[in-house]
Amino acid sequence: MINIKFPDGNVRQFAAGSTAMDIAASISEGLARNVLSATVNGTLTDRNLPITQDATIALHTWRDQQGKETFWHSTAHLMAEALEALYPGIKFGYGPAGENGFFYDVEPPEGQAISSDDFPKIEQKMLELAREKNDYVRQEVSKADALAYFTEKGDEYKVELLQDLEDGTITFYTQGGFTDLCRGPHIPNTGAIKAVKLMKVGGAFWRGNEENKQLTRISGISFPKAKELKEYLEMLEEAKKRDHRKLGKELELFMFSEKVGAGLPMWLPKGHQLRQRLANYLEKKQEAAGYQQVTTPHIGKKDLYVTSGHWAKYGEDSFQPIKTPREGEEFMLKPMNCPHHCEMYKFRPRSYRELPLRLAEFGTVYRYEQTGELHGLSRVRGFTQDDAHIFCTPEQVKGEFLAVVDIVQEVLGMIGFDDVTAQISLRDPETPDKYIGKEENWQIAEQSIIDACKEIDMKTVTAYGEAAFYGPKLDFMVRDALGRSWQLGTVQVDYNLPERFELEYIGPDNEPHRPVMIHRAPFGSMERFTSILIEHTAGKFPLWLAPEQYVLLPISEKFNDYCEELKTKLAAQDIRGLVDDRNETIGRKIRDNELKRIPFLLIVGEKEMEAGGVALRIQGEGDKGTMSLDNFISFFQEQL
RNA sequence: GCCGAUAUAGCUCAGUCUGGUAGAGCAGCUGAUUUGUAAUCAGCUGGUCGGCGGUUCGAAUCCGUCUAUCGGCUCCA
Repeated sequence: MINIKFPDGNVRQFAAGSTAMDIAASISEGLARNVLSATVNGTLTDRNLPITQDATIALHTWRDQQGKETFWHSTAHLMAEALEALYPGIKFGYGPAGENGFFYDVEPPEGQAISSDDFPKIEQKMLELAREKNDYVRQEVSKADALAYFTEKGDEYKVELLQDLEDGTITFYTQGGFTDLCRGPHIPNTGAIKAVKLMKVGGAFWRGNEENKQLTRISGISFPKAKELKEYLEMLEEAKKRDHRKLGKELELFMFSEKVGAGLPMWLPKGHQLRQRLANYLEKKQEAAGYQQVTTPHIGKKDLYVTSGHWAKYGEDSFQPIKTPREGEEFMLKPMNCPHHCEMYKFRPRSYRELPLRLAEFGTVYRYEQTGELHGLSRVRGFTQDDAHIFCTPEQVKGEFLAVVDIVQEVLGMIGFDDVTAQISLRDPETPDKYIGKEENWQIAEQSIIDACKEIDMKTVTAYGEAAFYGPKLDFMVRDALGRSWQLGTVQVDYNLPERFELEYIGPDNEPHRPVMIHRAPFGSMERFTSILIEHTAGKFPLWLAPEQYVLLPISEKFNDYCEELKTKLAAQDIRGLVDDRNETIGRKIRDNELKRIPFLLIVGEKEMEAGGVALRIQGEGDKGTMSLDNFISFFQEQL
């Protein structure tokens, strides 16, 4: 017998050699039907792989991400099988599952190309093969046999992948007539794949290296039910409608100009108001939490960035130094605020009594992002970080960390994001030379984050290789109204800059000590945050953020003056809005202002003027009937 | 930065393949209308067809180049 421990901590005994499937069956028939794969002792495996020793196990179904990814990975193999049938001689590179579907990088036979026009016939072939209900069969093979197989087949990319693998760890998976080099796991049978949609075709370099040959990447998604595919496609339609680049233009929030330059957003009046309200709200929270607001210039001497280490790391790829009439003098547009804040720390000697010192700045920075990377407001070359640097003692790190997480949770909740995850971003253990700073400091920093995360009330995940080059981070991710996941701000522990800038404080022992620096930005940047907020809300911002909270709609010009009076009264209550006094029908005014996502439309005609009230119409909900102005004001204040 | 595509009125788009100097709807302006819960009617204005260069008797249309945008890739202090 072996002991199997479940995620909830329960331990049960099973016969040695039981599979995840057997274990699922012992829980319920439904689970046995739906289980797709399992994580056994931290490794994702097939559901029918015998377990011979005590283990911890998590069962995966279509409901969780690992289950989905197993399903999609298997679909990638199914697509490969279809492609091989349709394009004999096609060569295969990588074919993994991702967060949202799968792809396969392939090289079509000489002289042939695959375009989106070919998708229907590939999809059809895939479904045809799926209906054969072929099992995915796992097989352990020797390196020599594996090499022989793919050399014979002429799959040079697979042969290359095999070179890096060790004998004894190599497995093949076969379904129907298609065999692939694959670590697995896979779903048991192709029959589960009921709906398939190929989404995109594009280029991708073999192994992500632009020196290598470019392969054709075909990506798609699949589902166990046709209905789920339909819902997914509807979600994509909705996402298109909410695209912040489209809404930004329609709602007149921000713009770009070819003349000003790529990636340099300009906030129009309504966008500026929105951004300012977000910033003011955060600033108030920060002041309450002991932050002090500061302002620093947009440029700094090149030397500042030589000291910080950023020149060596990013100098070549940055906006190049600004020259002055003076020989040899060079300034850089600031790509981050930390060096300025470090100098501010050094303004005078610091005592341990004034730590933690929390310097906050809505600091605008400039980074020369690659041309192909620019994207609306979410990836730009000039942006404003909701930045702050906390200088503290090593003992204070954990407490400061927890306080930052508190602010982030409160602020994001207020703005309407309730599904927040914290990602612990650590070094990639395989590439230690990518990072600067002492090994010892890295270990302390990584450990403080891990320790702090044990105490926070937030979902956490760990990601290796996602750390910044100078320190580990905690990244905040939100799930939006369409279920998409976005990365927002970060908290980063930094032992490196205090070294480089030789920051010190005098401790209770009357000796100098080195402070720790924590970088943090809950939104990340105002630009990126706004882009996510626009897509999350589809432009229907929370009432307190809406640039205009109401529009008064006079039914005819006779009521314009009365509306102006109402506007004054509402302004006295800090309720902001406009009168739509255009010479248009009421139907037209309603339509135009509904499309502008105005939260409340106040319609005023004969009846309302006589009664001294308004007829309320709520955005997206329609007519709510007539009420007095005072009643509207109290209703408004309740909604706020 | 790399691969591929696109750029025509404020917006959304037709015209480009097959060269003969532009068209629609909406927006805007003017007038009529004075409106009761998602588009009132009529008239008018508006474009060196992204910039520069080339081919040609003639270029929105063909070629080159630059800029910007879009979809991927790589990247993201």
